[in-house]
Amino acid sequence: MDTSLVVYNSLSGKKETFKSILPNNVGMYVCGPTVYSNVHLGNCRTFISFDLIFRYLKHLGYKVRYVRNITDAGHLENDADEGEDRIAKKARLESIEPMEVVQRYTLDFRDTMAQFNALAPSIEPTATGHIVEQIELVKEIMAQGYAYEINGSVYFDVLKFNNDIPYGKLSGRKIEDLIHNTRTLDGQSDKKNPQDFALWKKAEPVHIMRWPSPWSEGFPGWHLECTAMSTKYLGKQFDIHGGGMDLKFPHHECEIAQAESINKKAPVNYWLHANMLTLNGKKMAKSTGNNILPGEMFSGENSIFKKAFSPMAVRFFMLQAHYRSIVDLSESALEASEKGFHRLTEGISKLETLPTSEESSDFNITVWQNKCYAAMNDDFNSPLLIAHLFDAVKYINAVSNGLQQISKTDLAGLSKLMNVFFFDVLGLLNTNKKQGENGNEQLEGALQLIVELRNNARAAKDFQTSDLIRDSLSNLNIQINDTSEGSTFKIN
RNA sequence: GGCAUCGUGGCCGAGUGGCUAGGCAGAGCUCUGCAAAAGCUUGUACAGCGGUUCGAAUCCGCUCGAUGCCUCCA
Repeated sequence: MDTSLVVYNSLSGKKETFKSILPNNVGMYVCGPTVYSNVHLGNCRTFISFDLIFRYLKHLGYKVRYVRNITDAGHLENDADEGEDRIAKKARLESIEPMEVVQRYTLDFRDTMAQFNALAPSIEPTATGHIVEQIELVKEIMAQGYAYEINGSVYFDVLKFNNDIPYGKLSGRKIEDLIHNTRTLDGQSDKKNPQDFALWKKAEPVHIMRWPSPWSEGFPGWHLECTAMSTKYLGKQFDIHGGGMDLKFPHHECEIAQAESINKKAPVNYWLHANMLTLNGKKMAKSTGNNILPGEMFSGENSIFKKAFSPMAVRFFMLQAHYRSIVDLSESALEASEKGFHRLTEGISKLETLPTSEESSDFNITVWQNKCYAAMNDDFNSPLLIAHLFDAVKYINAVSNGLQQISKTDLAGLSKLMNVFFFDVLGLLNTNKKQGENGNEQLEGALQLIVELRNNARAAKDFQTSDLIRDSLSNLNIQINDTSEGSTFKIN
């Protein structure tokens, strides 16, 4: 196994050599979606980023337990919201059961991730399935003296915790700054200090989702579930915790505080944060209308882009940027990626029929392989890996055009590596269907005949007929390709 | 206001103290009845101003600008 994997740890702000707690095993927790509406593309980018990480760790030979939760309990919208959570709100609006909302959007989420060819996590626990664990956690934090109960709700005492263990390590915030900068929210809060956060919240009468607890009938605070579930499935200390950049504060900071208040030690060795996806330069937000759903993207039924983009084109687009940099969705950028992706798949398709020679010309497979691994080992640099794949495609094309040679051994090696990186690591699919690969013999046969008739017309210089056939097929998204070796068709 | 990230050629987007990123677009070419498709060739950019250095786009400082977080959020 290549042990030189380096990852950027948000906790230290530096790239660090990755070393798992248990040899050959990795525990990874990623904050999943809140299933109160359709998953949007920004969410998908985070999960695609961690899918890449999951896939690469597995490829390196690690046995990875990847836990990604489903937040189905709903969280407080804000302190002034009368204890009403978003899932309950939506449910009443639509006059259906909260768990029905949860079920619908959980299925939507899984379906969308499957379209993006993201692997399912090892465990996908739900917040509502771990209420007991969360209540136990609150008890433990209270037993340590870092939480207090007021009117049936329990809050984490940030100031007291900070006296013993520094708070704000991950986000670089200082407690004094928080005190000065926390906005004063309108009354109603029982908190001792505004920076305290809820561990358990007493449910108001309107609140549908509620569970009995020693303090009140209520529901868990929104940072609690991740601590409960990560601890349960990965232990008190585990390797990787991931999530979107926007969760760094306060969510992940609070997770650290919760875990440390009990265990007095850091729960996570490597904090990884995926950056935001913006749309036309701005963060996606439903409230501003600057938002697009994956389904709208794939179908083309949206007011933002003129054309549809396939899941693989979008995945490739995202992987062409590093997971830690902001990437902006725009029509021209997506089109550029779509075309580049096509070039890549064309090259991979050519591998099967590439002619071999005694020896390879100046392309060194071993050197190339090392560059690919070096890219991924450097904090999962997928854009650089993709650049190397394009280099290989250039070589493949040169061999295909008779300008360069490849030996049988090298071709086998190159094919294997291209498959490893393209399919296994990047998680892409070759959607490039060529003649004879469409799985519809009748259609293939009919088109074969049409192409033959067109060739006859061309031979007879009846270009009016041949062009009519070409244009008509083109309107049906069937592409005729005339080459020196004859004509082929391709269904797009 | 505080914290954080970032500013690369027409667009997207990597990277390193001195050696070609890559993709798309554009231009030229090959193929071709024409076109498309496909392939080949082609670009010396790194916000501004100082500083460190033999040498900086890469390190430091300042200025300007962008984005995110600080309130639910991937």
